[in-house]
Amino acid sequence: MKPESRKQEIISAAAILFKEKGYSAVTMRDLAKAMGIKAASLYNHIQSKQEILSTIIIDLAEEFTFGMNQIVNSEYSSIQKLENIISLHVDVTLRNADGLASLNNDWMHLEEDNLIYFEKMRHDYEENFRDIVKKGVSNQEIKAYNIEIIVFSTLSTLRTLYLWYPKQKNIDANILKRDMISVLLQGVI
Amino acid sequence: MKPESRKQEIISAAAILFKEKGYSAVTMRDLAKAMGIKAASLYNHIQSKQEILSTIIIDLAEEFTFGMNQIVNSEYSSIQKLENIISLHVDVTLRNADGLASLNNDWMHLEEDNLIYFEKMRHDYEENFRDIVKKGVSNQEIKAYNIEIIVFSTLSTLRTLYLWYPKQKNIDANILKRDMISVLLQGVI
DNA sequence: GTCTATAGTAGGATAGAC
DNA sequence: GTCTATCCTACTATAGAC
Repeated sequence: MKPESRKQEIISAAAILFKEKGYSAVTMRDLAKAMGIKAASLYNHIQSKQEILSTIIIDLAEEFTFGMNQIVNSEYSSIQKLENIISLHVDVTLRNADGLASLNNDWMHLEEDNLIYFEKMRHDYEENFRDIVKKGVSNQEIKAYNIEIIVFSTLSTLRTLYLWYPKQKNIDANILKRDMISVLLQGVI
Repeated sequence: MKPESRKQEIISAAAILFKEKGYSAVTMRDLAKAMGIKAASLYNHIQSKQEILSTIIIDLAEEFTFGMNQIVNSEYSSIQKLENIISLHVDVTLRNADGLASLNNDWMHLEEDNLIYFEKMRHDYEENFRDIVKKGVSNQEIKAYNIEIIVFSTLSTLRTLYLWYPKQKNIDANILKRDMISVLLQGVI
């Protein structure tokens, strides 16, 4: 049995370094130094640098996929669904801001099946988001602006939360959610 | 005299590759192949890989700094200043979307003085932006939401335009500006 | 579980011919 | 202005001792 907690420590340390310099610029020596061991020792816990990246990204992508599926299958109004999406992003960001840097900036360094799997999850997520906005517009819950611009501007803000949130001191999650909902939705309702 | 146009071709080709894989993951051999020559030949036109990156990023950062200074020194209302900032981002994005990927994602790979210079420009830009929003709030031109959230959500959308715009077909610059102004400002006015 | 040593590969950059 | 050849360094990963 591999020691799961040591592996997790490595993955967490890697996520911080990947956030600072990107996957390609972080060496196994950098990561080992951050852990206080030698590079070779890392391989007792992980199989490859690539495995670290795919664990970080795929786990997060599956969290978003799971959360979105619950929202899509709910009976809420379009606006309430958008509010739940904002809430989902805030929750994931608070739990793993470092990993989100890799998901946003280093997904293209995934290999083979993981790249395909990730791209499908991201595509489905955007499609679900777009469908919710479309439904809201046809409902007249949402103003009839260009749908692509609403989807893009909202998603780009939510995707960049990981960069901004850690710089704010002592913002409560619920206050953050309320304010994000105000700023992102007041304009389109 | 160095042939300035060949150098520009190299920089443009590099910007595309940097956008796709990031600065660190692009090799001089990749870049040479994209140009149809050998890696060694690149060095007849440029001094180093680093010089390519700093040219891409610093030129763009100076464009933003120049544009922002003009807006700050103008006599417009706060809302009109924000509209002009949106317009500035749309113009720069249409002119050099590829380079903006490097500015957003690879600035940390700048070295020495260029890194310091860039960070100062980015900091000043954000400060100017923040001051315009603050002035607008105290004027009662802008709603009294959390200022940091307004600055963050607006800037994150403008900074991510480079990812989204090339996927849209045949959007006219003026229509794009008008729609961005609607979606970004209607919520906060 | 960590170490030293090292294999094997690939990176940025230079020298000098054409 | 581009080429071939090559230097030197640094990378991921493995082998085997402790």
